[in-house]
Amino acid sequence: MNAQPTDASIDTRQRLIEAAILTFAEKGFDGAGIREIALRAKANSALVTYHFSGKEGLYLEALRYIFARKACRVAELATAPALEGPEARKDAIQRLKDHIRAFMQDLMACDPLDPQDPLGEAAMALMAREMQAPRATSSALLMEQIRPHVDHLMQCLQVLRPDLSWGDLLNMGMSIQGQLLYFRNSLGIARLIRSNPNYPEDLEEVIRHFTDFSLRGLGIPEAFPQPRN
Amino acid sequence: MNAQPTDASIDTRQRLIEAAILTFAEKGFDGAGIREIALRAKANSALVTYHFSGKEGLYLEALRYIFARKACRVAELATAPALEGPEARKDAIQRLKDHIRAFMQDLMACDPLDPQDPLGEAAMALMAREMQAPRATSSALLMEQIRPHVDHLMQCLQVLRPDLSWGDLLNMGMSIQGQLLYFRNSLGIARLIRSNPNYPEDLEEVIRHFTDFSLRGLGIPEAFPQPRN
DNA sequence: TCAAGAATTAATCAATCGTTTGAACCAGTC
DNA sequence: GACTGGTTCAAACGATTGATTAATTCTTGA
Repeated sequence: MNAQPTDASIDTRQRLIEAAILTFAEKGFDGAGIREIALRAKANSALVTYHFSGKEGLYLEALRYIFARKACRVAELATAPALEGPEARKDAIQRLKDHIRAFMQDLMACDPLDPQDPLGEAAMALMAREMQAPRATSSALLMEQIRPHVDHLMQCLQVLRPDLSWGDLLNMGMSIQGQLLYFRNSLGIARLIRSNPNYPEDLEEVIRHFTDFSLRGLGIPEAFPQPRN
Repeated sequence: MNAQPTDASIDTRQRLIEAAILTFAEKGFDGAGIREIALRAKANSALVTYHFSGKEGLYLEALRYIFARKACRVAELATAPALEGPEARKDAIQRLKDHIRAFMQDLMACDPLDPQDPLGEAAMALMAREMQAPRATSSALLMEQIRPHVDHLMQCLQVLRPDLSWGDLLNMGMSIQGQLLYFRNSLGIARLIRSNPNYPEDLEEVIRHFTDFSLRGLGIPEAFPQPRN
């Protein structure tokens, strides 16, 4: 009379999801096969339909799995109260700095060179694929996940540049976010160009660069520690 | 006794290639089928093997076709002579502006002379897919295409910020290039966020933003038309 | 006009795709 | 031990994949 999922089945589900993340990230949705994923998870391919009602369902669960465990630092920031009072502007600058740091730390939380966590890179690669060519069934899922981060960033920008239109502010946000994500997605090339397989050796230095570049690009007077010349 | 290709066959080849660009851009390499491509080109699917010796060959030819006729603006710039003389700094700023405009126009393939070219957008979407997840057989082709553009950008940055180390300059280049490529790679999400499937409606406005943001971020005094406040 | 080669076609190939099936397995409950 | 419901499995399903075949059409130089 028991209708509860078994511990063992939860294990199988998780193995399938993690194998799916790895395989989907490597080959894309169409390139990855059910049998290949199941083999990787040491499970039977029929279980994909049984547990997730098909390949598409497994893909969505893989995305949810990523969202549930990643991007936790930025998520914390997004719960901050509204910016108000005389200190609003100063707070906004600090909050923007925190946002960049948190986002970078989330992005790098799982280094692709780190053998401990191959899931990290795969998850980011899958996210990148999904952002570039959102699937019809998953774009809503992606949007609701990203929305709070966008809102948090935009809230800061709005305080810092109240003179700009919403479209211009979105452009600013896009430039800032773009630097960070591109940095993560092109780490391999960057390491080759610099002939330094360990780049970045000091993440703080990169965070400082992105912070300075973004604040200057944003056009905030107090953030111009004039370039040395 | 004639062993020359027919005019008609060249036509068929071109129709297949262009249909391939459209379809590969929409669905990716694995998602697109040769029957679908052939149907779009109003040709027989067996001709894919006959003319290109297979699907992979058609894909490579599609990439070559793009390289041969698109992305020419940045390629032209990359042939410019070295920056010298008293005007070097002014020239470098202009050259950087031209680089951003040319790169953006190449990315979006919005040719004022050739408006509404569905092939252009598809071609760049295909490139974006390829840059994010390079296929083993085509990554070399892609690299040799991109390298000159990177070199050209770095040359400008070196003149504009001679006080910076090479590593810092690479960071600057990464920030600038990152904005542009991320913009292209995340068009899908950007359109969702803005609830505007036609974004960007005015490419010049986006180019202006990226130029301003980059020059300010770069920390060039003469590029600070102080933000209105 | 006619043979030769290039180009195109419909039909078919083996392989693989995601999914379905039906039986087995493995807890627990009576 | 019989029963139940969740879980797993090997086998097979129909559909579709890229590739191939052999016959046909088209083009062209002799």
